[in-house]
Amino acid sequence: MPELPEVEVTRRRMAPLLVGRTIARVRTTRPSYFFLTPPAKLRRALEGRTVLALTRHGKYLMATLDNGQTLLLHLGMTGQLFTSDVTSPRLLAKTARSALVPAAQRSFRPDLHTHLVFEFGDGGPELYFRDVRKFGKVGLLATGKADPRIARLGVDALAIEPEALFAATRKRTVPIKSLLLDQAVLAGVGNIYADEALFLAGVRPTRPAQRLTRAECLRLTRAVKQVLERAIETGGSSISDFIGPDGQDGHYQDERWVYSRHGQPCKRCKAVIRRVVLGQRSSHFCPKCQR
DNA sequence: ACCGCACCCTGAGCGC
DNA sequence: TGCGCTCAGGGTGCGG
Repeated sequence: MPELPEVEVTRRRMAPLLVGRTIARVRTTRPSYFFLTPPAKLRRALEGRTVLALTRHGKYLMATLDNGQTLLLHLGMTGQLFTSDVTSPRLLAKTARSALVPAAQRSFRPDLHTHLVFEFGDGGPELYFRDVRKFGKVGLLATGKADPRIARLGVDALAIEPEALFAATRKRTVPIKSLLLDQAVLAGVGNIYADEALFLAGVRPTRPAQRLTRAECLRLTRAVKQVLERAIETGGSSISDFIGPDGQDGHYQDERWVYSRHGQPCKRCKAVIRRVVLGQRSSHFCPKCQR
């Protein structure tokens, strides 16, 4: 679920709980493709390190360490980053070991999906990275050379300029929806906010990218920024898994125009919202408001 | 260079 | 209650 707004909300709330603290001990689960760096190596590299900064590009989080190394984090589809102060009933109900032990439902205990635990040894809250589907990623960036994953990314979606988007659409035959999801063009937009931005811009997701006019690219640029900024303000979308670092749900899902609203009336014109599949992703649009 | 597709994994929700 | 099926917001890598 996490797209740019959820990652940014996570970054803003997590930074004060992470920056300036020294990692005393790291616990991990078994090796899996979740770990870009093998867990044993990761533990050795992180223990004793102090976090200097937490930054974001697209959907990637990067923690700068005091030895110049960078820890890369990606939440994938079901990744959750939170601390032992978490109070989400949804999370606690899922991970409580036994309903017969009330204490287990009041505080989080790492379960089999909690792949990374930071203990700080300062008496403060621990940090957890939990990810059921393991599409998330954690690993150290090689120092001195650019990481291909990061190097591939286009400009962060919050900074996209109309002319750049217009240029990127030329000679591209893919549906505009697919282009918005291409992280090499602009980084951070996922399925929910692509559909929402296209609605706000009045552009149908199926349109071949190269057929968009300059004026439409300008509207789309504004729509992308508007929807992402509004989603950050409302704490992101908590449609299934996302929770903030303190366990708070986001509220953008209450404001969405089209995403997962197929069969329901358009909030603007009452036409029935439709759903089509583009690039193996479900896409939602209003047939009247979007041309 | 570009595009479509298979795949990585687990859980929720649905119809029967 | 339980089974089997479909679907899910992410990214990578392959072949055509």
